[in-house]
Amino acid sequence: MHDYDLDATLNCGQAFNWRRDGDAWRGIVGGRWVELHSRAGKIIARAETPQPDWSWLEEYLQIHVPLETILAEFPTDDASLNQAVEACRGLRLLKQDPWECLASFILSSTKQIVQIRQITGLLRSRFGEQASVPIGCAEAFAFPRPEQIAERTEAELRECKMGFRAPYLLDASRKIAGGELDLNRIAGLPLVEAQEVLMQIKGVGEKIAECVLLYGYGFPTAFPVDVWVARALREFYFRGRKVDLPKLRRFASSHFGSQAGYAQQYLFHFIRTRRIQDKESGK
DNA sequence: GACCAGGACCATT
DNA sequence: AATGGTCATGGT
Repeated sequence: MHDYDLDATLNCGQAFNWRRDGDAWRGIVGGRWVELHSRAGKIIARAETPQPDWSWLEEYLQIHVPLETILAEFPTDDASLNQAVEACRGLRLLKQDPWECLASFILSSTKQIVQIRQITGLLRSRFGEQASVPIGCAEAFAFPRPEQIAERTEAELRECKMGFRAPYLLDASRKIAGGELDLNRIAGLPLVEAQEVLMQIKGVGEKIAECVLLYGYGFPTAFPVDVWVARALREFYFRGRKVDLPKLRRFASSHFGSQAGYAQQYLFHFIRTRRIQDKESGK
C-alpha cells in the first residue's frame, strides 16, 4: 500500500488504542492483539494466533478504500487543503468499533491526545478483558463493553482520571446496556438523525457526535470541528477573523463536498503537526 | 504559574 | 441568539 501512511493514520487523533514500539504499532482491534509494520510499501500484520481470515483488520484499516478517488472529490481550487494533502498523503480514516469510538470521544473533551490515551488505557486495564499476547509482549486489554462500564460507580470511573466526564460515560454505557439506545440502528439513519440520537447522551454534543459518525460509522460528510479544525478554518478561509462555531460548520458543510470528513482529517493533522514542528524549531 | 487541551452544559444577558 | 463560567486533570 504505497498510499497508506500507517504512522499518520494511527497517530492522528482518531484512535487512541495504538502504541509504537520501534517501527511497529501494537494495539487491540475487536478484542484481538495485533502488531502492524509498514515495510516496502506493504502493511505487515501479526496476531497472537494464526488468522485464516484477516477481514476484521482490513475493514478496520479500510485497506480497500481507493484514496485517490476520495482525494479527487476535494474542492480543486483550495490551496490550503491541497497543501494539507501534500503534507501527509496516505493519511486514512479508520473504521472503528462505534462503542469504543463513542466512549473514547466522550472522554476527549478538553483533553490532549496523550491524556485521552492515558484515560482509555486505564479504563481498559481496569475494566476490560485481558487479551492473549505473544510471549514477551506487554499485557493488553480489550475495550470494556457497555455492560462492563455500566455496573461501575462514578467514583470508580473517576479513578481513571476522567474527572467530570465520568457521569457522561456512565450515562452512555447505561443507555446502551439498558437497551434505551441501540448503536446498531444508527448506521442506517441519515446523518442529522444519527447525530440527534447520539446527542441524547449527556456530554455528547455536535462535535463528539460527528467524531463517532465519521470514525465509527463512516459517514463521509461528518465534519467534527474541534479547537484545531476551528483554528485551521479561521486561518485558511476567514483570514484569521473571529468566526463562531455555527458559522464555521455552515462553511464546512457547503465547501468541502462529499468527502468532507477526509478533508477535515487532513486539515486537523496538517495544522497540528505544523504547530508541533514550530515549537520544536523554537518559535 | 499561566495557559491550553479533538467540549458540553447551564445561567445570565 | 450570544456570551461567560464551570467542570478535572495534566502537558507544555
